[in-house]
Amino acid sequence: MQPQFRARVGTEGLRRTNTGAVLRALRRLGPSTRVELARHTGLAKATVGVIVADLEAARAVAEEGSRPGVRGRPGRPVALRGDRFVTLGLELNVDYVSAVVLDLSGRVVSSTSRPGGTGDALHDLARTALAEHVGPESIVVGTTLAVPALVRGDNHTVAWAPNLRVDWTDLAATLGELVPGLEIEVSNDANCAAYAEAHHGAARGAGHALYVTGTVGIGAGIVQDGELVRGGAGFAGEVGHMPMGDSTALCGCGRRGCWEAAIGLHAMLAAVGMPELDTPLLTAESVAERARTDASVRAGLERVGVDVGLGIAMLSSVLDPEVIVLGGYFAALGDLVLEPARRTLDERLASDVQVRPDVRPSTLGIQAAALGAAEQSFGPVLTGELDLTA
Amino acid sequence: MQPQFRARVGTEGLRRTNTGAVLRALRRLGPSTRVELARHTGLAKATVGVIVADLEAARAVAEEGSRPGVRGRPGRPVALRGDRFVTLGLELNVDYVSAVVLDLSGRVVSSTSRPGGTGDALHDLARTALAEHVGPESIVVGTTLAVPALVRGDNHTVAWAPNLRVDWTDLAATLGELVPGLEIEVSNDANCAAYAEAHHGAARGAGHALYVTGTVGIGAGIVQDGELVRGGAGFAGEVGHMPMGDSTALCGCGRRGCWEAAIGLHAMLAAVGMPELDTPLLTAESVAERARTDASVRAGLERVGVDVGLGIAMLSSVLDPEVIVLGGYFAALGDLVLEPARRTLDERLASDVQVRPDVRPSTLGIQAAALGAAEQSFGPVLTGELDLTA
DNA sequence: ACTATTAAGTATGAGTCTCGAACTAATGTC
DNA sequence: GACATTAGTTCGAGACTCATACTTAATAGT
Repeated sequence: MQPQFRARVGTEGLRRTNTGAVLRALRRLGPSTRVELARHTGLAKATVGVIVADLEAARAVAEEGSRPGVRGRPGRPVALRGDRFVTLGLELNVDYVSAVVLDLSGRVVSSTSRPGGTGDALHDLARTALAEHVGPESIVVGTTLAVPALVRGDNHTVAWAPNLRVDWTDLAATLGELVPGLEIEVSNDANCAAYAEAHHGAARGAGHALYVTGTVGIGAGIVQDGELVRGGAGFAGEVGHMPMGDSTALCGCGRRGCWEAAIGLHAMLAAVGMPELDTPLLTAESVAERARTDASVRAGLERVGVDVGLGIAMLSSVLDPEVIVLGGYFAALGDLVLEPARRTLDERLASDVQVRPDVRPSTLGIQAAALGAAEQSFGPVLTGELDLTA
Repeated sequence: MQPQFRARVGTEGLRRTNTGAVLRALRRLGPSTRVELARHTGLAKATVGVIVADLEAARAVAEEGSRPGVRGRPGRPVALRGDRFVTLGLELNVDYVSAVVLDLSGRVVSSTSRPGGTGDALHDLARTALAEHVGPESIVVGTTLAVPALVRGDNHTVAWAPNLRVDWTDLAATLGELVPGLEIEVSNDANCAAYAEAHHGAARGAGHALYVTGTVGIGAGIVQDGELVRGGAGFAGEVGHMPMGDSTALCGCGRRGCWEAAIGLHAMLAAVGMPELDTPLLTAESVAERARTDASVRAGLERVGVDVGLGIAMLSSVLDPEVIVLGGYFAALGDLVLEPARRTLDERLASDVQVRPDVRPSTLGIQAAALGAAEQSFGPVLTGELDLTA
């Protein structure tokens, strides 16, 4: 039987927890002296000294040149090293695949993507990324695959993927062979993107963030206190078909009033009277281009932006995020959509004291999901679940 | 400087964590032998033995009569004791106050409420409850006050309470005197009620639950993995004024389309063509009574129920709860509202694989918030933050 | 140039904790 | 009545954190 009420087993477990706290502090603060780490973690100086020594031996951290200038013995800052532990984040989407190699220091070592949404293309991309950017000294400590699908809370089984015809167990097995001895985790793409924006992108520094992405469908990810809200079955954030009253348009799902039917890519194109191009991104760029000269296009985007604002107002009432990040075609169209959205959000927020969430465009673009997947794979390391010094 | 990256300080901290795990296991499993506790917590038999002995000395647990019948030496079950550690949960609402005394074993020792929503009435009620139901041997380890207001994430400051004219710092000080040496925490009433339903009421056993209560306003509380989702400022769950498209009715807040304007008590009364009585509960009962004979009242409730269903469909898409608990007047009207709500929810849920949340009426009624407040006060004990054995 | 001062980092030894193995205890089974 | 089985305790080993005292390396002042 699995333990259900997680005790921290043994004093080694204690050490792992504390090591995780030190790693998290280094991730957040950047290079820090032992004393600084002790202050921020609450540990004793001596303890931090031992932990840092262990991490140094494991090549997870390294000392930097000391920073003189102040009175007293100068501290010797310790920094996370990037050349030893990395994670691999992958995304399989409808019309593209991408791969990100992230190192322990939080640096993106490699970030590539390629058109064509097949398992083979992804496998190829991942293998290339590993071969070119992960040296023989480096260890891949986790791999996560982001997919536009409903993924169960177990982080493995795909419950529903209407837009992808893939044999998931087969794909997971194939990809798993790339990194021997490591089980691949699967995660929802919007959740991954939200995680990426919260830790590396537009919502960096905010503990509570909401991410909404617009392509043909609408997806969302919720970050509370730095962690993803998954829901009972793992399906939280499926906002595309939530009923929005102001729209009575027919949705692809056969119902009326879905948010997607008001602000999805097709609805946006209908509003501006333009055709769909090869990819959502290209389409959005052409719309942005035309909006510069065509007032009717701007008016159409204005209407879409209002509906975006209504939706995020609703989500804000429920979730109270500090930052809302808009990705997908919303980011490509920028203030053309964001401005009316902000205005509507302001009008609709519940009370005067409620803090207006900051509405920002995604800064990570197409790599968001893969980067978030990679960052998620560092989770066990930063919580101390996985021991780097072993 | 406060430690920010919570390390588990010292081996005593380890013990506290593990003690918390044992207490949680006992809370969930009921009386258990040491071996059972070891299995469920993952700790060694010997360790559990020591922890249980400590708890016994602190009078937090006691041995029960052994359960024979099986082969081998029979185990000696240990159970949480109720006569030593208790918490006090209070609620100050617009038209009533209530107080709940909860003991460590999870039993409600006392539960009282009284009409009239003033600080004095609450103070009086709390003092009586303490005097009559908390013996001299008992220790109050926490007190939480639930209020219909926006409460900041610090659990102390009231940011906005449109319906109550109260000097909050004064009230907290006055109530604080009832239990010397203990700081009183403040929390939102819907959040407290949600917490109560998740741990004691209709959503017991579900890690992920959503609670929606209907009186004049609409409030909600979100429980994820047994814990409340608070949002960036602590204002999550303020769903009353989220824009719901199907309604164009004017809301008290001056906007159109608020959920409250469609399903709040006043909207419901308008739909059935009946007057408001003294309290929401009395009003709801009279409506339920009339519905038995009057088809037009049933039709009105049907319409309200559909709007309830639309809203919880939206929330379900976002949050993916296992159970949705409806409180306030919804619970009083039962299936008259819940049935159309369930039907609408079924129609509107995003995908076929998505698990339908179970929609249930509140089982705790008017005591929900105070009970949840009391349960929240046990939080530090059950996580091991607070040491009972000290 | 030399000393005082300040602050960072390191050794040391005490105190706590958990764990596995061995042991004792209490019951049912044959 | 011997044996098997399971619960709980004892005990020694090992690991960890911590406070204190000490060492080290810089600046400030004279």
